[in-house]
Amino acid sequence: MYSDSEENYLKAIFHLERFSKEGVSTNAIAEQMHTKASSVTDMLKKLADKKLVNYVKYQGVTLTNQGKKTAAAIIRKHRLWEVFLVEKLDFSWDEVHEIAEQLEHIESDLLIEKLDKHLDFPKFDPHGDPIPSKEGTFPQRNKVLLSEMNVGDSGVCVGVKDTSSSFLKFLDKNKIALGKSITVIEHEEFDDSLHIKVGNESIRISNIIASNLYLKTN
Amino acid sequence: MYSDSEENYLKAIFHLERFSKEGVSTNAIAEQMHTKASSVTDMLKKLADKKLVNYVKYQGVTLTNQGKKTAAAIIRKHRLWEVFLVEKLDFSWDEVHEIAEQLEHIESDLLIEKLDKHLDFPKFDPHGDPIPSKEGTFPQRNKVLLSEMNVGDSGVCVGVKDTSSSFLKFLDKNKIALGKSITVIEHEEFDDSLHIKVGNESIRISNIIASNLYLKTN
DNA sequence: AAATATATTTAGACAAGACTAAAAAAGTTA
DNA sequence: TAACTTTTTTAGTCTTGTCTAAATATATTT
Repeated sequence: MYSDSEENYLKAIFHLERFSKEGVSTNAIAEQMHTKASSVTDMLKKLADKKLVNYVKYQGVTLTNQGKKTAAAIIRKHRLWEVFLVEKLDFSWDEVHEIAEQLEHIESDLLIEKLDKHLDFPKFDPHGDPIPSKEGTFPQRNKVLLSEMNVGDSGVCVGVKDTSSSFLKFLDKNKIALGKSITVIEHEEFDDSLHIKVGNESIRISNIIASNLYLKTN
Repeated sequence: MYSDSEENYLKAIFHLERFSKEGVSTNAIAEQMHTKASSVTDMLKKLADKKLVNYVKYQGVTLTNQGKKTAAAIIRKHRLWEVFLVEKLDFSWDEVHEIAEQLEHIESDLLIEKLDKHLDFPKFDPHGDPIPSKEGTFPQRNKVLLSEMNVGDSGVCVGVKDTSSSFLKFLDKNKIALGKSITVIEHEEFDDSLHIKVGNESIRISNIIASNLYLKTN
């Protein structure tokens, strides 16, 4: 249907659209894709011809409904494969992204349906990110950054903002994982670091760390 | 490492090499790949530059050791994915080929090791074809075509020669599957059709069918 | 508003992989 | 061996996706 490259552009635009109120800029896409602005312009014209984006010269782009639907389908595949790699093949959560980048382009609706079933219809991937439904809707969860919680509050770890390998390895080392219960014991005014309880152990973490961890509070 | 296209050519040459004593002809490859002879010539030059094939103008090609190793690795991936699709995702054996054609190009040694382990190190794929080891060696099994067995002989179905969807569906319909025990009851001289026992039922099959079914006899 | 800086697009090029049409080599037949 | 047929290669073109360099549009300063 669409080439790997086209799919990657759609995915990039989809992610960038959440942060910009306006259309997504050519340069932003170029940076995200590690490519040149001129290449982006070329591709935007192609995507516009295929009715996947609304493109006006010099004004940036937005995804059309068709574009959004397609992007969601790719993200769905990516995240389902990540669940598979972690749950079934025993990968750790920092190893799966690159492989899922390849697997997300495999074309077979039946395959994804069967994979979804095999994994028992997961709603969130190993990093806590929502897996869109077949129809393209994202499951919501009221989550809050650990850095924004008050002393005494507690919650369950449901996601990370930064998914870099180094951050995920840090979490592993400190026994922080999805599903773990966390309570804020103390807040250090000076540098906004936190003293928290994870399971039965208590540790101190910097504000940087706390700003990249999502907890479910209710 | 190598492009999808290069990998597909290597695979095609590998399969064709088993039937021709000489080098594989350009036309044979073109037919196998559903492409034109001129495209094949172009690619053979590229593969020769990369030391994957021995190519002499007008003389056809053979794979180098490096080429054989690479081809075996791709076949290994293809067949492991086929096992996964059938065993874990509940596909039937006639549905898996096209999807495995895509999955075989995913690049990650670790992925294949973990998949192999997850599947409990299978030695044969759902069609009974051998899965090469990481080192590129193919497990052997002494198998014989059903059409070459004598009345009274029996064996266990271990593979098919024709893997077309229509043939596999025919087998399903007649309850013939890998692992099933088959005994030759009667041989019809006139058209070489057979009367056989499959499990507890007995059926008649044409010589065409019998010439595409492998049994393990020992 | 003019000058400058930044962002974006255009023009032209390249590599991979495919194709068509024509030329050349190899194989076959008379 | 000459004539014909088939196979293979060459030459030139096309598409996709990328790039650099140059041109143009937009944004920011002064």
